[in-house]
Amino acid sequence: MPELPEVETTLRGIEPWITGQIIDLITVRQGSLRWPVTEGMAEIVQGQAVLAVRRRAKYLIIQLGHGSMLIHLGMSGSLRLTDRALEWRKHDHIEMQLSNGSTLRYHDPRRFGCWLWSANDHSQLARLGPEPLSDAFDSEHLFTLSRKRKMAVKPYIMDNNIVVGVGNIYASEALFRSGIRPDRAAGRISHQRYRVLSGHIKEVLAAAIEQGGTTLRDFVNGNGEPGYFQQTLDVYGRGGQACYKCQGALKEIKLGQRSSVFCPSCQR
DNA sequence: ACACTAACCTGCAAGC
DNA sequence: TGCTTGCAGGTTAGTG
Repeated sequence: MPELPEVETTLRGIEPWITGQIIDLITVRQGSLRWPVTEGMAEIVQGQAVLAVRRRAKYLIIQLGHGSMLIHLGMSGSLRLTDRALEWRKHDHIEMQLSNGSTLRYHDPRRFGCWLWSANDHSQLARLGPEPLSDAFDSEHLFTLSRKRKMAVKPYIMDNNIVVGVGNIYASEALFRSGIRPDRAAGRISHQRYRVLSGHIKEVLAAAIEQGGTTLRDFVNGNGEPGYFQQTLDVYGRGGQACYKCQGALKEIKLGQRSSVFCPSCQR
Protein backbone atom coordinates (compact mmCIF):
# COMPACT_ATOMS: atom_id res chain seq x y z
CA MET A 1 0.00 0.00 0.00
CA PRO A 2 0.70 2.91 -0.92
CA GLU A 3 2.04 5.32 1.62
CA LEU A 4 1.80 9.07 1.22
CA PRO A 5 4.40 9.39 -1.58
CA GLU A 6 2.60 6.73 -3.63
CA VAL A 7 -0.75 8.45 -3.14
CA GLU A 8 0.80 11.80 -4.09
CA THR A 9 2.39 10.21 -7.17
CA THR A 10 -0.99 8.79 -8.14
CA LEU A 11 -2.64 12.17 -7.65
CA ARG A 12 -0.13 13.92 -9.89
CA GLY A 13 -0.56 11.24 -12.54
CA ILE A 14 -4.33 11.35 -12.76
CA GLU A 15 -5.28 14.91 -11.77
CA PRO A 16 -4.68 16.64 -15.14
CA TRP A 17 -6.88 14.11 -16.93
CA ILE A 18 -9.80 14.39 -14.55
CA THR A 19 -10.16 17.96 -13.36
CA GLY A 20 -12.79 19.88 -15.31
CA GLN A 21 -14.32 16.78 -16.87
CA ILE A 22 -17.88 15.51 -16.54
CA ILE A 23 -18.39 12.06 -15.07
CA ASP A 24 -20.13 10.09 -17.80
CA LEU A 25 -20.31 6.71 -16.11
CA ILE A 26 -19.20 4.91 -12.98
CA THR A 27 -19.22 1.12 -12.96
CA VAL A 28 -18.90 -0.75 -9.68
CA ARG A 29 -18.18 -4.43 -10.18
CA GLN A 30 -17.19 -5.20 -6.60
CA GLY A 31 -18.51 -2.81 -3.95
CA SER A 32 -17.36 -4.78 -0.94
CA LEU A 33 -14.33 -2.79 0.17
CA ARG A 34 -13.15 -1.59 3.61
CA TRP A 35 -16.58 -0.01 3.83
CA PRO A 36 -19.24 -0.82 1.24
CA VAL A 37 -19.13 1.58 -1.71
CA THR A 38 -21.82 4.18 -1.02
CA GLU A 39 -25.24 2.92 -2.12
CA GLY A 40 -26.34 4.72 -5.28
CA MET A 41 -23.03 6.58 -5.70
CA ALA A 42 -22.80 5.99 -9.44
CA GLU A 43 -26.28 7.41 -10.12
CA ILE A 44 -25.65 10.41 -7.88
CA VAL A 45 -22.36 11.53 -9.42
CA GLN A 46 -23.02 10.79 -13.08
CA GLY A 47 -23.37 14.05 -15.00
CA GLN A 48 -21.51 16.05 -12.35
CA ALA A 49 -18.32 17.95 -13.11
CA VAL A 50 -15.04 17.29 -11.32
CA LEU A 51 -14.06 20.62 -9.77
CA ALA A 52 -10.78 19.44 -8.26
CA VAL A 53 -8.81 16.39 -7.17
CA ARG A 54 -6.69 16.64 -4.06
CA ARG A 55 -4.99 14.59 -1.37
CA ARG A 56 -5.44 14.66 2.41
CA ALA A 57 -3.33 12.15 4.33
CA LYS A 58 -3.50 9.00 2.17
CA TYR A 59 -6.97 9.82 0.93
CA LEU A 60 -7.73 11.16 -2.53
CA ILE A 61 -10.71 13.49 -2.73
CA ILE A 62 -12.59 14.04 -5.97
CA GLN A 63 -14.47 17.29 -5.44
CA LEU A 64 -17.79 17.66 -7.23
CA GLY A 65 -20.34 20.46 -7.03
CA HIS A 66 -22.63 18.82 -4.52
CA GLY A 67 -20.23 16.70 -2.50
CA SER A 68 -17.13 14.60 -2.94
CA MET A 69 -15.82 11.10 -3.43
CA LEU A 70 -13.26 9.85 -0.94
CA ILE A 71 -10.83 7.22 -2.18
CA HIS A 72 -8.28 5.24 -0.19
CA LEU A 73 -5.94 2.66 -1.69
CA GLY A 74 -5.62 0.55 1.46
CA MET A 75 -2.67 -1.85 1.42
CA SER A 76 -2.83 -3.04 -2.16
CA GLY A 77 -4.90 -0.55 -4.13
CA SER A 78 -3.97 1.39 -7.24
CA LEU A 79 -5.62 3.79 -9.62
CA ARG A 80 -4.63 4.04 -13.23
CA LEU A 81 -5.73 5.65 -16.41
CA THR A 82 -6.63 2.97 -18.91
CA ASP A 83 -7.86 2.43 -22.37
CA ARG A 84 -11.63 2.38 -22.12
CA ALA A 85 -11.77 -0.89 -24.01
CA LEU A 86 -9.16 -2.54 -21.79
CA GLU A 87 -10.24 -5.92 -20.55
CA TRP A 88 -11.11 -6.09 -16.85
CA ARG A 89 -8.39 -7.71 -14.80
CA LYS A 90 -9.01 -9.70 -11.67
CA HIS A 91 -9.48 -7.27 -8.74
CA ASP A 92 -10.45 -4.31 -10.94
CA HIS A 93 -13.41 -3.17 -8.86
CA ILE A 94 -14.48 0.28 -10.07
CA GLU A 95 -14.21 2.26 -13.29
CA MET A 96 -14.94 5.95 -13.87
CA GLN A 97 -15.39 7.25 -17.42
CA LEU A 98 -14.99 10.97 -18.11
CA SER A 99 -16.20 13.25 -20.86
CA ASN A 100 -12.74 13.66 -22.43
CA GLY A 101 -12.42 9.90 -22.89
CA SER A 102 -10.20 9.37 -19.85
CA THR A 103 -11.01 6.25 -17.88
CA LEU A 104 -9.87 5.56 -14.35
CA ARG A 105 -9.67 2.02 -12.99
CA TYR A 106 -9.54 1.15 -9.29
CA HIS A 107 -7.69 -2.12 -8.63
CA ASP A 108 -7.34 -3.56 -5.12
CA PRO A 109 -6.69 -7.26 -4.45
CA ARG A 110 -7.06 -7.09 -0.67
CA ARG A 111 -9.98 -4.65 -0.74
CA PHE A 112 -8.77 -2.66 2.28
CA GLY A 113 -9.33 0.57 0.39
CA CYS A 114 -12.54 2.56 0.02
CA TRP A 115 -14.50 4.63 -2.47
CA LEU A 116 -17.20 6.66 -0.76
CA TRP A 117 -19.55 9.46 -1.70
CA SER A 118 -20.73 12.14 0.70
CA ALA A 119 -22.68 15.34 0.14
CA ASN A 120 -21.06 16.69 3.32
CA ASP A 121 -17.83 16.12 5.20
CA HIS A 122 -16.29 12.65 5.30
CA SER A 123 -15.96 11.38 8.87
CA GLN A 124 -12.63 9.76 7.95
CA LEU A 125 -11.08 13.21 7.57
CA ALA A 126 -12.08 14.47 11.00
CA ARG A 127 -9.40 14.42 13.69
CA LEU A 128 -6.49 13.88 11.29
CA GLY A 129 -3.16 15.37 12.33
CA PRO A 130 -1.20 17.84 10.18
CA GLU A 131 0.32 17.02 6.80
CA PRO A 132 3.96 16.01 7.35
CA LEU A 133 5.24 18.32 4.61
CA SER A 134 3.38 21.34 5.95
CA ASP A 135 4.72 23.97 8.34
CA ALA A 136 2.15 22.84 10.91
CA PHE A 137 4.22 19.69 11.39
CA ASP A 138 7.42 20.39 13.30
CA SER A 139 9.47 19.33 16.31
CA GLU A 140 7.34 21.42 18.66
CA HIS A 141 4.26 19.48 17.58
CA LEU A 142 5.90 16.06 18.01
CA PHE A 143 7.49 17.01 21.32
CA THR A 144 4.43 18.57 22.93
CA LEU A 145 1.96 15.82 22.02
CA SER A 146 4.34 13.08 23.11
CA ARG A 147 4.89 14.17 26.71
CA LYS A 148 3.99 11.44 29.20
CA ARG A 149 3.21 8.99 26.43
CA LYS A 150 4.63 5.52 26.93
CA MET A 151 3.93 4.37 23.39
CA ALA A 152 7.01 3.53 21.31
CA VAL A 153 8.07 6.35 19.00
CA LYS A 154 7.50 4.36 15.81
CA PRO A 155 3.78 3.68 16.34
CA TYR A 156 3.58 7.24 17.69
CA ILE A 157 4.71 8.84 14.42
CA MET A 158 2.50 6.39 12.51
CA ASP A 159 -0.58 7.56 14.45
CA ASN A 160 -2.78 9.57 12.08
CA ASN A 161 -4.02 11.72 14.94
CA ILE A 162 -0.44 12.91 15.51
CA VAL A 163 0.72 13.32 11.92
CA VAL A 164 -0.71 11.77 8.76
CA GLY A 165 0.95 9.88 5.98
CA VAL A 166 3.88 8.26 7.82
CA GLY A 167 3.54 4.53 7.16
CA ASN A 168 5.69 1.56 8.02
CA ILE A 169 8.33 2.08 5.35
CA TYR A 170 9.01 5.78 5.87
CA ALA A 171 8.69 5.60 9.67
CA SER A 172 11.44 2.97 9.67
CA GLU A 173 13.62 4.96 7.29
CA ALA A 174 13.19 8.29 9.12
CA LEU A 175 14.07 6.70 12.48
CA PHE A 176 17.19 5.13 11.02
CA ARG A 177 18.32 8.43 9.51
CA SER A 178 17.67 10.08 12.88
CA GLY A 179 19.54 7.48 14.93
CA ILE A 180 16.50 6.80 17.12
CA ARG A 181 15.46 3.30 18.20
CA PRO A 182 11.89 2.56 17.07
CA ASP A 183 10.98 1.09 20.46
CA ARG A 184 12.04 4.08 22.53
CA ALA A 185 9.13 5.60 24.49
CA ALA A 186 7.78 8.64 22.62
CA GLY A 187 7.50 10.61 25.86
CA ARG A 188 11.16 10.19 26.67
CA ILE A 189 12.62 11.72 23.52
CA SER A 190 14.08 15.24 23.71
CA HIS A 191 12.90 18.26 21.77
CA GLN A 192 16.29 18.31 20.06
CA ARG A 193 15.92 14.72 18.84
CA TYR A 194 12.39 15.45 17.62
CA ARG A 195 13.86 18.32 15.64
CA VAL A 196 16.13 15.84 13.88
CA LEU A 197 13.30 13.35 13.43
CA SER A 198 10.74 15.79 12.04
CA GLY A 199 13.36 16.97 9.55
CA HIS A 200 14.08 13.43 8.40
CA ILE A 201 10.39 12.58 8.08
CA LYS A 202 9.97 15.53 5.72
CA GLU A 203 13.16 14.68 3.88
CA VAL A 204 12.42 11.00 3.31
CA LEU A 205 8.84 11.68 2.18
CA ALA A 206 9.90 14.48 -0.17
CA ALA A 207 12.66 12.32 -1.66
CA ALA A 208 10.25 9.42 -2.19
CA ILE A 209 7.74 11.69 -3.94
CA GLU A 210 10.50 12.97 -6.20
CA GLN A 211 11.37 9.42 -7.20
CA GLY A 212 7.79 8.47 -7.90
CA GLY A 213 7.14 6.48 -4.75
CA THR A 214 8.32 3.07 -3.59
CA THR A 215 7.23 0.07 -5.60
CA LEU A 216 6.72 -3.10 -3.60
CA ARG A 217 4.92 -5.84 -5.45
CA ASP A 218 2.32 -4.13 -7.60
CA PHE A 219 2.31 -0.40 -6.99
CA VAL A 220 2.05 1.64 -10.15
CA ASN A 221 1.36 5.32 -10.62
CA GLY A 222 -1.55 6.71 -12.60
CA ASN A 223 0.11 5.63 -15.84
CA GLY A 224 0.94 2.13 -14.71
CA GLU A 225 4.61 2.89 -14.08
CA PRO A 226 6.55 1.79 -11.00
CA GLY A 227 8.33 4.02 -8.48
CA TYR A 228 12.04 3.90 -7.78
CA PHE A 229 12.44 4.78 -4.13
CA GLN A 230 12.96 1.17 -3.02
CA GLN A 231 16.52 1.55 -4.31
CA THR A 232 17.04 4.07 -1.51
CA LEU A 233 15.71 2.08 1.45
CA ASP A 234 18.27 1.71 4.25
CA VAL A 235 16.43 -0.57 6.67
CA TYR A 236 12.91 -1.46 5.55
CA GLY A 237 12.80 -5.10 4.49
CA ARG A 238 16.48 -5.61 5.37
CA GLY A 239 16.25 -7.44 8.70
CA GLY A 240 19.38 -9.53 9.36
CA GLN A 241 21.38 -7.77 6.66
CA ALA A 242 24.32 -5.42 7.17
CA CYS A 243 23.74 -1.82 8.27
CA TYR A 244 24.96 0.57 5.57
CA LYS A 245 26.57 2.81 8.22
CA CYS A 246 28.32 0.36 10.59
CA GLN A 247 28.03 -3.02 8.79
CA GLY A 248 26.46 -4.57 11.91
CA ALA A 249 23.40 -6.83 11.57
CA LEU A 250 20.06 -5.04 11.37
CA LYS A 251 17.53 -6.27 13.92
CA GLU A 252 13.85 -6.95 13.31
CA ILE A 253 11.20 -6.60 16.01
CA LYS A 254 7.41 -6.20 16.14
CA LEU A 255 5.85 -2.96 17.30
CA GLY A 256 2.10 -2.60 17.20
CA GLN A 257 1.76 -5.63 14.90
CA ARG A 258 4.16 -4.11 12.39
CA SER A 259 7.63 -5.37 11.66
CA SER A 260 10.30 -2.83 12.48
CA VAL A 261 13.86 -3.06 11.26
CA PHE A 262 16.60 -0.99 12.87
CA CYS A 263 20.31 -0.93 13.67
CA PRO A 264 20.87 -1.59 17.38
CA SER A 265 24.22 0.14 17.19
CA CYS A 266 23.37 3.26 15.14
CA GLN A 267 19.93 3.79 16.68
CA ARG A 268 19.63 4.56 20.39
C1' DA B 1 -7.20 9.55 27.41
C1' DC B 2 -4.17 5.87 26.53
C1' DA B 3 -2.36 1.18 25.22
C1' DC B 4 -3.02 -2.78 22.98
C1' DT B 5 -5.43 -6.49 20.03
C1' DA B 6 -8.11 -8.33 16.44
C1' DA B 7 -10.17 -7.68 12.24
C1' DC B 8 -11.05 -6.71 7.29
C1' DC B 9 -8.93 -9.76 2.44
C1' DT B 10 -5.94 -11.88 -1.07
C1' DG B 11 -1.48 -13.40 -2.72
C1' DC B 12 2.88 -15.01 -2.12
C1' DA B 13 6.95 -17.27 -0.12
C1' DA B 14 8.81 -20.42 3.01
C1' DG B 15 8.69 -24.63 5.49
C1' DC B 16 7.33 -29.36 6.00
C1' DT C 1 3.85 -31.66 -5.62
C1' DG C 2 0.82 -30.20 -2.24
C1' DC C 3 -0.67 -28.33 2.28
C1' DT C 4 -0.07 -25.06 6.14
C1' DT C 5 1.66 -21.03 8.14
C1' DG C 6 2.94 -16.42 8.37
C1' DC C 7 3.54 -12.10 6.48
C1' DA C 8 2.51 -7.79 3.55
C1' DG C 9 2.23 -0.73 2.05
C1' DG C 10 -3.53 0.73 6.46
C1' DT C 11 -7.06 1.87 9.49
C1' DT C 12 -10.86 1.15 12.64
C1' DA C 13 -13.48 -1.02 16.31
C1' DG C 14 -13.32 -3.04 20.52
C1' DT C 15 -11.18 -4.24 24.95
C1' DG C 16 -9.21 -3.05 29.51
